[in-house]
Amino acid sequence: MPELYQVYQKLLNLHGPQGWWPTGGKYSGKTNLTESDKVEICVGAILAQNTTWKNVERTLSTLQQDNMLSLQAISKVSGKTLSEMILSSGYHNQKSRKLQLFAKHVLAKHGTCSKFLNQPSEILRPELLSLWGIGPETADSIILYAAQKPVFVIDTYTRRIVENLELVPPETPYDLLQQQFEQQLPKNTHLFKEFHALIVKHAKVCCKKNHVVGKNCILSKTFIS
DNA sequence: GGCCAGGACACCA
DNA sequence: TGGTGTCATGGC
Repeated sequence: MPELYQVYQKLLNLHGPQGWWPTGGKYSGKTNLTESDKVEICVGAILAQNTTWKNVERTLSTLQQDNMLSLQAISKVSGKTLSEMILSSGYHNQKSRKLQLFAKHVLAKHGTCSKFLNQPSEILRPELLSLWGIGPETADSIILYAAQKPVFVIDTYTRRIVENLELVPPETPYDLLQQQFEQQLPKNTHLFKEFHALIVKHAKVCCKKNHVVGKNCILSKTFIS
């Protein structure tokens, strides 16, 4: 996929810098994240599973107001209470359990989110994947945006766009797709963050489910030619 | 009222 | 091991 960098540049020209982690550009350009920032990104990554970001923002705001955005608070509160607090993100019963398992694991094994995330991604990724409720996309979102290490996040939109462009065969496995991105692009955390954000931004505008390119989609096969 | 959203896991043949 | 079902609220 030698065209991937071209795709990145075209999307950047089209939409401009996105400045994710996406809570209103809060972390835009910010590289020295606090412990609290990192917890918020991890919680957001879990809450965002199969859910619109608007719903996640609402939930994060609720958790923030109630001083619940810490590993200690999440691990101490009852599952039922936490579940009610994250209702608007959907799948609240499952996500409540996921958040508590994550918080308890990090506290017990590492003490802080920062220490946990400070591990090399070769150790961090399998450790994240070993936790119930954290799959490849959630793990990689946490590694890229909270740990700020260069792994490429493959989400529904990323897959949809590269399939639209016919850069990969349909149903290419996650790890292979990720490998393609990481081999074709400079291994740069900022670039990976921006490219992923730009893909989401662009796909929301013009790409429908089932890989149908919307009529106004610039990101078609002719896009990179 | 149906479709879809920045997934992940359980279950079954 | 691959296909299917389940989890669930909220916007359009």
